[in-house]
Amino acid sequence: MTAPPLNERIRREIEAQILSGTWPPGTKVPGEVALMAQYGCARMTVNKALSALAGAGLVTRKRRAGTIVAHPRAQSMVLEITDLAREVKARGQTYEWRLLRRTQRRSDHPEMPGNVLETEGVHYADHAPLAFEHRLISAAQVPGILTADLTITAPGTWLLAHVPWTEAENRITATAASPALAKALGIAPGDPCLTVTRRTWRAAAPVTLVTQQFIAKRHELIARFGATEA
Amino acid sequence: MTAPPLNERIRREIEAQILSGTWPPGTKVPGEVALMAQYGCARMTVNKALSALAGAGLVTRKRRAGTIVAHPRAQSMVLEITDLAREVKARGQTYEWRLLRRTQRRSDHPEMPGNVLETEGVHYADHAPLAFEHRLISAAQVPGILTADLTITAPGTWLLAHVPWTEAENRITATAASPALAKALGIAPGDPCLTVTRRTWRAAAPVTLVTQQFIAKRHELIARFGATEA
DNA sequence: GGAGCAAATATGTATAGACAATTAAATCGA
DNA sequence: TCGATTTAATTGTCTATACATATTTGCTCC
Repeated sequence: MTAPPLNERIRREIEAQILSGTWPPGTKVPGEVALMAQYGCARMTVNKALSALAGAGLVTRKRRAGTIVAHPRAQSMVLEITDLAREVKARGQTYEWRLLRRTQRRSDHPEMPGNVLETEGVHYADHAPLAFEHRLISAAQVPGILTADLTITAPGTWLLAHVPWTEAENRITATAASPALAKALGIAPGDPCLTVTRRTWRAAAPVTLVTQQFIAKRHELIARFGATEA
Repeated sequence: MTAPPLNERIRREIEAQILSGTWPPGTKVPGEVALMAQYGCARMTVNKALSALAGAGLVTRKRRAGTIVAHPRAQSMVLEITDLAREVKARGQTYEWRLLRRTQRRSDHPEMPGNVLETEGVHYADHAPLAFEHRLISAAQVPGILTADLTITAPGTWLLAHVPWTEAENRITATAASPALAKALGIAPGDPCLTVTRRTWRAAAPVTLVTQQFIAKRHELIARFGATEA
């Protein structure tokens, strides 16, 4: 392994002090001039290391006050929700999508007003139903969706490949399967479902609003977070 | 408003091009020397702006090849799960915690072996049950927990205030309430529950393993993500 | 045509110095 | 003693330059 650059090395050594608990929250980190002397380098190099730590939220920097170890953040977790098709394939299962409904209409939904494409369908993993999906897509924001073939490619997969999103919100809760949903998924009415409602924006304009109802037994969301940053 | 520093301004202008879709994924971003001429500044200033964008994942940089707009990332969302006590209070409700069980024992749980403190209890919001919690805490990692008064302060709240964590993993799924759980929460057996299992580590050593089962009707997780970064 | 090598290009890292901005702490005044 | 002012410590930003390093491109020589 090649030697890491100096700024990286400095960053890691300070990070190690923090993560090991040797420097608990509130501890004052040596100033730039001190570190500069310790490592025998220019101040910019130290600055880069400390700025990176500040960017990662591990320390707080203030002029004159110096650099101090940040207090534990409110728990903030990175929840990776990849495209369902990709996720299923990554687990080594076959993926299928079956489009049940496709309607273009005017929506009066408060979050997605105007001309929308509405789709409903079921995601399958290894030929067994995994989730039911209901989706509204803004035709104004995503005109290309009107001519896309959604019988083979799920709308979410298509969108992920074609439309960059800038902001999103997930709401996650548990519901009991309604009779209609139970029929579509082949489960018993009342069975627990993990329901994810996701709204996605692109530069403040809503792009899509989707509700996915997963068969709880076959799916769980996993959210990982490392304070060490990516 | 005071003028932002130049490197910030450069970063934002490029970011705007990307987020607006003017520069779709794969577009080559002007090189450092070009931007340096355009803004009339030193290369280090441009470098700082581009490095920040690379750190945020908006662009990919490679020597000789240049800087290109990154393809849409796998959807990665920030899920903020604050301390339950704090969250309930933030909603303007009263918060209570009732400890049902507290046992110190040896655990053979694969994820939390050794000497642990095991707790069970119920979180209340406005005097109504909100969630049932089962928790294992490593006595080796958190010796202070053995003498903490957990009848008033929930273990999670105590841990958040005393133990910095470095890594965490959440598993979220939906379950049907078992008869025992239903009794503890005052709901009907079979009612849907949002189940969150969280493991927390500190420098690779497991700290706590907790399972919280929320009454679905009274709780949902909300995950927000902005590509514009915080 | 293909393999290998050289050169050009773009980013990565680092230096040394300068001045600006912020703010904690010390000093001074009423 | 309290409040206002000055001082000084510390980080923030920027410049101009230098060399390192990776990688594409194109050239040369079989």
